[in-house]
Amino acid sequence: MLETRDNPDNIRNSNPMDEARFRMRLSEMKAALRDKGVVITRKRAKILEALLASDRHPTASEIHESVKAFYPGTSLATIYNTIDILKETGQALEIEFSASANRYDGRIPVSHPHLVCLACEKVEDMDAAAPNAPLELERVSQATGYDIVRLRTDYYGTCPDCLREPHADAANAAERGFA
Amino acid sequence: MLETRDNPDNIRNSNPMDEARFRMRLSEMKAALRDKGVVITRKRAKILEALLASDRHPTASEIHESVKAFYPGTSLATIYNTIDILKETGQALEIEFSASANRYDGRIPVSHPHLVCLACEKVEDMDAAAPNAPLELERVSQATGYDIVRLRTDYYGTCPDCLREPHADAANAAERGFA
DNA sequence: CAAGCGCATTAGAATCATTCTAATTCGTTA
DNA sequence: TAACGAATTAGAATGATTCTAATGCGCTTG
Repeated sequence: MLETRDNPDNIRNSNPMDEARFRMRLSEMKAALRDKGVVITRKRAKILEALLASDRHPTASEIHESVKAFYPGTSLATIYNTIDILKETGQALEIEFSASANRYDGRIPVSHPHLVCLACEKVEDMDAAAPNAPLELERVSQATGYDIVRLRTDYYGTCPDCLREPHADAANAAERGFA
Repeated sequence: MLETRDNPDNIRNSNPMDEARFRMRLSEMKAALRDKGVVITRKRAKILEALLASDRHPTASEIHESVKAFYPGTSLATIYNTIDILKETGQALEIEFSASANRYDGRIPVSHPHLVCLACEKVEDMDAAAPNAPLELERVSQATGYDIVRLRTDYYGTCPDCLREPHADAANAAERGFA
């Protein structure tokens, strides 16, 4: 087990996407939107890029900041508007937080577990350990009589970085009620 | 499997608590609060009762309504204040929703899966199928290097009642962005 | 029984993410 | 070039939650 603790990256997945995967996923998203008759404007393209570029599952306003670097006049409403379309088309996953801003996952847009650091607010994917979501949804549907369409599995705690040295924003995060 | 579908209550748990369990859990909560030096006022006692009485995982304002029936002058701030204490002492679980009010579970205050109906907003316990939470937390801690303290597992879909005949509030719920 | 201390409670203001509104602009196509 | 629909905008509105500052209540101690 100590071995596992020393080498946890077999389960955590917060590495930057490599260039090839990034471009592939980007065209996938654009194709899915076009299929729905959605116009890919330059701003919308930048929003998709910002969503994919960050490995921290950005908030709407983080995406807004990225996009404003290129198109200064961009309104937050446009970000939310595009995110809505992505959710509807199954191209982004919303990770809800009531005490802070929601975060979005455009890289792996199907139900999968996340690791949430209560100190620095980071949200990491945990894809290697993901259950087979479709099977799991079917299993629970059968067992409960529900028509289950989505699954949320999140583990809350303190990340290795914050365990080592408390994160600068930690106190801040706690103050804002994130913990 | 059809058998399971016809008889799903082996996993779902939304039955009203029986009187004995209710009273036992209530004194458990009061004892836990007293241990922390918290005074059990009459209003606070009513808040605990309202939390336990509902099998729908009430919101703060639903609790508020219940309590106001007995103590009309009660302020919402008092509800939130008491909920905070319950969370801190591990006597209530907050189930967060960013698009609607949070819900609270005082019956089973440890991590366990929920069934969330996207139509009528009901939140049911799924305790029979609960993983062994402490073991699971330890397993993921080992595997990731995190210090995991809490787990959230929720299944989203449409409940059997709403599948049979759409719930009166369904359109409403969707409008409010709950889905 | 009275005084005083500290927690509990209050009304209402403040906050913050998100959604809505109504007006304007942009892109395409005719 | 005209015109239509979709995209975008700024700012207002919403709604849950938290904060603030003042008041009330219940205990303890004298």
